Amino acid sequence: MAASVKDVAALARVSVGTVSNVLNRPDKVSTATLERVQAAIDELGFVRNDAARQLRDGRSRSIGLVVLDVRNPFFTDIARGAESRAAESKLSVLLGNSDDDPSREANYLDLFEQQRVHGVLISPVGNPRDRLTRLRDHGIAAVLVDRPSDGADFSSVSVDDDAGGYMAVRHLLDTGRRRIAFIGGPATMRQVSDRLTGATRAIAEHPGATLEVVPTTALTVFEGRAAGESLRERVPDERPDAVFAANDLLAVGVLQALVMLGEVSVPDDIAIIGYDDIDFSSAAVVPLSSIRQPSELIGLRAVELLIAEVSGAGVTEQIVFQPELVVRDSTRPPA
Amino acid sequence: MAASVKDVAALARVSVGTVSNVLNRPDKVSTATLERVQAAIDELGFVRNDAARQLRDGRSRSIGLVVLDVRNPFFTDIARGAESRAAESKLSVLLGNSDDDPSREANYLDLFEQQRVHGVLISPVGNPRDRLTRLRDHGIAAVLVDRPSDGADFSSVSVDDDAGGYMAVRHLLDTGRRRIAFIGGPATMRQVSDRLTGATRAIAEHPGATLEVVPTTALTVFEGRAAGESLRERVPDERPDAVFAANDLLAVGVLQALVMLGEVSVPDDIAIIGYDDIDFSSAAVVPLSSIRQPSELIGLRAVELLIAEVSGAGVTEQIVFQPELVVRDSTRPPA
DNA sequence: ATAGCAGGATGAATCGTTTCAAGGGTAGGG
DNA sequence: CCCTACCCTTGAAACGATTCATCCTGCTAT
Repeated sequence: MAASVKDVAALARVSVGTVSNVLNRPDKVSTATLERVQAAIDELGFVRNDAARQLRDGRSRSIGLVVLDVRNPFFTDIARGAESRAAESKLSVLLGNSDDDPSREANYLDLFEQQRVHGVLISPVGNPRDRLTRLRDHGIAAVLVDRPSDGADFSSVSVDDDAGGYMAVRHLLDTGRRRIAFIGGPATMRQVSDRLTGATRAIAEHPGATLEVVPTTALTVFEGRAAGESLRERVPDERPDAVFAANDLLAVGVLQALVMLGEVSVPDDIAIIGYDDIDFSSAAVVPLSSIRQPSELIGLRAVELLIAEVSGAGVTEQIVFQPELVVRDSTRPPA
Repeated sequence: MAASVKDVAALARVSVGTVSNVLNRPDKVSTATLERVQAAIDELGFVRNDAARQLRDGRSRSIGLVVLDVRNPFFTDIARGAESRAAESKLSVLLGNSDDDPSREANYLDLFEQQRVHGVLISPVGNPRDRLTRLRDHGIAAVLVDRPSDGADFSSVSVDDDAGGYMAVRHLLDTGRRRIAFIGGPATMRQVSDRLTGATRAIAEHPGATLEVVPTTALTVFEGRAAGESLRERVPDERPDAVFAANDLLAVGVLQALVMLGEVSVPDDIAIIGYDDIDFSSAAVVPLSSIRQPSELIGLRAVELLIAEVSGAGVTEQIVFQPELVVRDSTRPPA
C-alpha cells in the first residue's frame, strides 16, 4: 500500500542504496540524481518506515516516560519539559501512566523494552531496581525521576523532599501554628515519607509543637476531601491549627471539605500548605501556600542525563534540586 | 546484546519457526517442546523485538493521539479514556501535544505516519482534512476528537458545542443577567466559535440582553487573567454582569483577576460560567458553574470507532454527545 | 600512455520476527 | 504391510531501510 525505497528507486531509475543516500547523506549524491530521486519521493508520497530503521539500528528514537499520575499537573509539566528537550535531539516521548500501581508500571516497562526504546525515565512506584538493572543489561538506560537513586548506580533527577517538608512545617511554626496535621499517603511513597521526615524534623526543633499524621490511600483531590471531612467532624478543640498536605491535589480537597461547607475558616481556624505549586493552587478557594518544585526543569534535565548516559560510556549523575516556599493566603497568620 | 529468536531456538534445539509458534500459538506445540522453549526464553531473558514484528505486519500496535493542550485536564481525561480502552485491545496510546500550533500538529502526524501507527485520534488545530486523507490513502485511519467531521468522511466523536454555548448563556439569562461577556479565542478554534454561536442564539431569544466578545489568544489561565484584568479596569457601570468563558482555564483566570484583588464580587457583581467542568472548577476561589463534557467517554468511544474502522471495511460514524449544565456558586443569582 | 584517484552509484547482506508450504514421524485402518 | 491422516516441526522467504565493499567513469599527473 505505502511506497518503499524500492519503489522510489525503480521510479527514479537508481539503486536503493542511492535513495538511502539521498535520505541520509544528500551531499554524497550528484545534483541531477538528487533531484530525480526527490521527484520520485514526492510523486509516490513516500514516507520512511520507522520500524525498518529501528530494526536496522537496534534501538528506537523514543524515550519512555512512566509517571505516577497523569492527572497531577506536576507530572504533565515534567512530561512537557522532557518532550521539548527530547525534540531537540530528534527524540520523542512515550508517556505511560502507572497510576501508582506496580503492575501497570511493569506493563509499561515491558512495553518499552519490546520497543527497544532509546531509554526510560521513570518515577517509580516501588523499588524497580532489579527491573531497571535488567533493562540496562539489555542495553536500555534508565533515569530516575523525582526520586534519588538508592545506590547511585542510576542517574536521577530529584528534589529534596526532606528539605521541602521541613520548609513547609517550619513556615507553619513561624507563623504561630502549633498543632499540625500531616495529610498524606500511602506511606510507602518516597515523596510522602521524605516530606513527613522533614516535617518531623522541624517539629522536633520546636518544643510544644505536635505533629499528627492523617493517612490517605492516594494523593488525589478526592482523598483530600475525605481527610478534610474527618477533620471537620471533630469538635473544634481537637482540630489541628494547621495542615501540611503531601501535595496540592490533597490540599485542594482538604480546602473543599473545610471551607466550602462554611464552618471552618482558612487560614483563621486552620492554615493549609500544599506541595508542588501546581497552577491551580493560586486560584483555589483560598489561594494555597505551597512548596514549589522546578517541574519542567526536572523533565529537561532527566532527558539530558539519559542522552549523556546513552552516548557517553554509561556515566551516571545525581541531580537534586532544592524546593522553594511560596506563601499565599492559606497560611496567613491569624489576626 | 539482547537475545533473539535465533538464540532461543539454538538453545532449545528447535527451529525459529517453533519458537515463534510458542510465542503466538502455544496450542500448536507439543508440551515437551513448549517447556524446553520456555526454559530457553527465561534463561536468556528473551524479549520480543517490536520493530521486527511491526515491520512484518506493516502496522504498529500503537494509536497516535494529538491533543490541543496537555495542560488542560479535559484532554488528559480524554487520553485516559482512550488509553484504557486501547489497552483492552492490546494497543497503546502515543500522546502528542500540538499546543494549538499547526506545525507541531504536522510534526506529530509525520511521526505517526513514519511509525505506521495503527490509527490516529486527533483534536485538530486547523483543517487537516487533506493531511488526514493522505494518511488514509496510506492505510492509516483517523478519528476526529472534539470536532465533528465536515463532510462525514471521517469518524468523529464530539460534543455539541453550540448547544453547550446556548445552555451556558441561557442559564445566565435565566438567573437574571443581561449584559454578558463572552471571553475566548482564537476565533478560529471550532470549539470557541461554536460555543459563541450557541451563546449568540440564546441572546437573540432575549430582547434587551447584550453579548460582548472579549477575545483571547489562547485558552489558558494566563489569558483568562489578562481578560479579567481588562474587565476590572473598567468603571463598574461598563462592566458586564456575567461572563461566559470558553473554557474553565480561562474562567479560573478571570476569577483570579476579579476576585483575588478583592474589588469585584463573584457572583454578586459578575457571574461566571466556564466550560469543560474540570476537577478544579469545584475547588476554585468561587466554585465555578460549568458545562460538563463526558471527557473519558469521548476518548473511549474514539478508540472504538477507530478499531471499528480498521477492522471493518472502513465504516465511519459520527458520535455527538450532549453537554450538561453544572450549577455552582459562581452563577448564584444576586440577592 | 598509463597509473592513480576521486566522486558517484551499486546491490547484496543484515537486522528479528512471522508465515507458510513442505517434510517427518506415528498411529490406526484396511 | 501399506496408505492415509494427523500432529509437529522445519527452514526459507518476506517485510523495508541502511551499510559497505565494490565497481565504474572520467580526469589528472607523470
